[in-house]
This record gives sequence, C-alpha cells and structure tokens, in this order.
Amino acid sequence: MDTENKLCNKVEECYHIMGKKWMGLIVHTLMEEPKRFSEIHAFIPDLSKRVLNERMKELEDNGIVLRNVIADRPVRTEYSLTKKGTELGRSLKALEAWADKWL
Amino acid sequence: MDTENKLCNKVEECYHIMGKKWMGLIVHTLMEEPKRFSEIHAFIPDLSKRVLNERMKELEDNGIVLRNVIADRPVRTEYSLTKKGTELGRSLKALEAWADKWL
DNA sequence: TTACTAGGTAACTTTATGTAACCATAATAA
DNA sequence: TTATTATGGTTACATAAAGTTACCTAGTAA
Repeated sequence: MDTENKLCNKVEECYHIMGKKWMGLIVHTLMEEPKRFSEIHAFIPDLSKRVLNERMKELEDNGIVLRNVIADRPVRTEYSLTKKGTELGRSLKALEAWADKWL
Repeated sequence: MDTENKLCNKVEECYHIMGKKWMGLIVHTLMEEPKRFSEIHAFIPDLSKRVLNERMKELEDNGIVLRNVIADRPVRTEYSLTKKGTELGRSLKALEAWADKWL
C-alpha cells in the first residue's frame, strides 16, 4: 500500500482543461492584453472559428476569461483574462521557458 | 505593425505536445519515479492502453521519456523521464500549484 | 447592387480517442 | 492436462472531437 497511489482531483482537472487542443495557446495569446475574437483568430490562424468559440465558452465557464460584448455594429466581443486566468498564464510561463530551452 | 504579432514556434510546439489528451498526467505520474506500462495505466485508469502506448511513443520520440525493455518473462517495460522530461515535469508544477489554488 | 466587416452558428467530413478482443510467452492453478 | 494470470502491446471497429464550408445579422463602403 503506497501513500501516493492516487492522483489529486485538482491535478486531474487542470490537465483535463489544459489538455484540450488550443487551450494553452489561447491563454498565452491573451496574456499581453485583452483581444477580440478575430484578433485571437489572427494570432492562431489554424484554429477554426467553431472551435475557438467553443474554447472561449469553456474558458468563460471556468472563470478564466471574461467576455465583454460591445454593442457596436458590427458587434464586437472582447475577451480578457480574469485574475484566475492571469495567474494561469503566469504559471504557463514556466512551461514556455522549458520550451525555449529544450525545443 | 505590431512587434509582437506572431507566436514563437517553440511556444506553439510545446502547446502542440502538451495539448494532447493525457500528456500532462502521464508526465506528472512519471515525476516521482520510473514506472512500468501497467503502473502508469493503474494511475490513470480512464486512459486506454491503445492511447497510452501512442503517447509513450510520442514522449520517447520527443526525448522526454526513455523506454527500457526488461527481457524478463513476461517482458516488462520501464519508462523514465530524461533530463528534458524531468525539467518539463518541474515546469508543470507551476500549473499544478495554480490548480491547487484555483480549482 | 455587390462586397466587406465581426462574431458567430449549422451541417457535414475527417481525425483522435475509446472499447473490446486478441497475441506470445512463461508461470501458476485446477 | 487444461485453464488462468500477467505483461505490454496490436487490431478492428465505434464514438467523440476538431476541421471545413456555407450561411446569418446589420451597417458601411464601393
């Protein structure tokens, strides 16, 4: 009987969220400044609008991103990181530093 | 013209690797000590053998994991993190700390 | 009139992942 | 003898996730 034979729920959950395609890049992209839908899409052109929209909803549901709809015409939507999201982005910098060294 | 209008290849690549399902949990699981195929599977039961095997090959191809086949019967396979993999695991601890605080 | 913009949505195709069965070999159990 | 178990896979098939294309709304520009 090992004392460390089960994964922590929180660890599992964070990898479940961040293990989805494009999630990391989207959060990374929002780190500098809030961006609109089309701006995120311009930064990550291989990510389709359909999935980008799905990911943004997931990030909003997780309290990582805030969606601000600007009632202009055409309607604009601005996405910004919450405090939770900003801290997530900061934690991802360690991974990016690893990438810079090893990839 | 913005100076920061393109994603760095290394950043893209690391999210491409780590953005695959189960990758993070597998690396996490190997952090404590090397493990055999069936041990990893026991830690992450929802991960199928088919995909676990696929992920291990990818990790080996990326130089993150070392596969050691022990010619015993039945044949055993032990997976351990390389230096590159160990440093990856360390960088993921920041993400796990975020999870512990926010999830 | 036609085209363009922004931020989507709907229908459909392709890729990734999940599931169940199977393999080889040797040791062990019935 | 005839199963059964263990290990680390592989194979074929089913389902879920992601990619593609066309379309929507309303206002503006050509």
